[in-house]
Amino acid sequence: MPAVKPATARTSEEPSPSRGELKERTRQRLIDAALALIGGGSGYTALSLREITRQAGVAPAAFYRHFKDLDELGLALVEMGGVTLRRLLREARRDGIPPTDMLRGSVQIYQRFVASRSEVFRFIARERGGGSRAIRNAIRTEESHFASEMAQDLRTLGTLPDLSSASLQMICGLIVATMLNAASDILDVPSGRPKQEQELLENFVRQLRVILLGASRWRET
Amino acid sequence: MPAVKPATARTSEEPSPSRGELKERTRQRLIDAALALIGGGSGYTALSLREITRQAGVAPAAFYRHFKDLDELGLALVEMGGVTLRRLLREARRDGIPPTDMLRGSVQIYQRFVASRSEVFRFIARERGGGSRAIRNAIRTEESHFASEMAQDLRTLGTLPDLSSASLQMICGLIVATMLNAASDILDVPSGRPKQEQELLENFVRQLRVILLGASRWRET
DNA sequence: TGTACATCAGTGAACGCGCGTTCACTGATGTAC
DNA sequence: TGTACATCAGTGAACGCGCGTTCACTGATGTAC
Repeated sequence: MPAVKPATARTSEEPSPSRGELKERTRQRLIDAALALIGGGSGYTALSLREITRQAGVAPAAFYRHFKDLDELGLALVEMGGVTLRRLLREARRDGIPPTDMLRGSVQIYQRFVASRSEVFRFIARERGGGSRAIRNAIRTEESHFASEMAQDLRTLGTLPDLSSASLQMICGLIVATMLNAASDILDVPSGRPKQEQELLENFVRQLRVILLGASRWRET
Repeated sequence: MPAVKPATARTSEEPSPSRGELKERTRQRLIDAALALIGGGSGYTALSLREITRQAGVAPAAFYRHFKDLDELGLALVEMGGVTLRRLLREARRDGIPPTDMLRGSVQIYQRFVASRSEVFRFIARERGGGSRAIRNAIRTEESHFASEMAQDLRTLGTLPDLSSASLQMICGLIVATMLNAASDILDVPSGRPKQEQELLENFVRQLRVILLGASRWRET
């Protein structure tokens, strides 16, 4: 009998959730709890198993029904980060690109996206440089998948048509790295400092412009 | 009576070190111990005060004679990182730039520099994205000082003469961020994988080339 | 130079605490007949 | 539909451990006379 079981609360209308569904919900509660704690500023490495289960409203031992250890949960968080990044591109594709001042528009979209999913981005930005090696490698993999997808999009849009696929991939890698660096900065701007935020975004736009300018003049060796 | 006191061992030739000097040595032992543990792969956030004092050969309570808490030692590490980066530029200035294929040469120098001071770079690369806020901010400050110094050097050398100081600073910021990203990658290449390392460095060179190409075409708004 | 006292870096024992992990258990869900 | 048994997500108590911090202390270095 769980001490707290909001996840299982239901009206008589809904079908009774299967055991598998209930398990999945608890798993998600654990992931959400970890993200909430990270969002609170803790940093993944500083998280304890007991903190997470406490936040999730579950006994410590229940953790082991879902993850072998904390690192396995970390990898689940990375995967979630990858999904989040992909969603960014999907939404951008669906909404189309703002017609004028395209870059600044994209950066604004990105900024809102980062702010609205701050926990995930905080996690990625932090662990990218150095959690456990397994987590770092997983993030690198997600990063390069994301770069590939971006390269594919640029191809489809006909941007930078003269570049080879390898060069496009290299440039998108640089863009993604710059984006994630910026995410870390964006998250650290104290809310209610629009001036500072504005400046940071301007700088970010200019850096991307430099990269794209360089990309447009790039000649294959 | 310290359990271990190699730092105070001396021959009868040298002058007896003053109390202040001895204290400074212990402080340095603590810093070195922390770096050694970080180099061992621990990650700063995972370090414990007791681990550090154990590594330094000192009683746990002795820590408090030198630092208020672990964060204060972290800030000392950041400062050390800043000094290390500055030394990189100083040595580069002294040695001059390799005449042909300048960029690839610089990257090779950088790579060796990173490898030879791996603990410091590992610390910086990791905590840049997200240790405690105080440490992150301190690193950002060092980063921008370093970028300023680099901008100043480029000015002196007459590279990119058409750029305003603000633009030069922005571009050097991008270069420094890209360098530190690369440092994290360089440190993660398993030793004895020259192929993988080679590829990584080539990619790094190309990314810098894109940035410099963009910078050379940059027009002030 | 010698003596008496002050300073203070480092000691080591002690404390209470939260941690990760284990274990036998409970009771609702699921299945076989 | 009803019954008997199997499964297994989650419980809660217990464990030993390393942690950060405190404290009175020691004894070498430093200073005043």
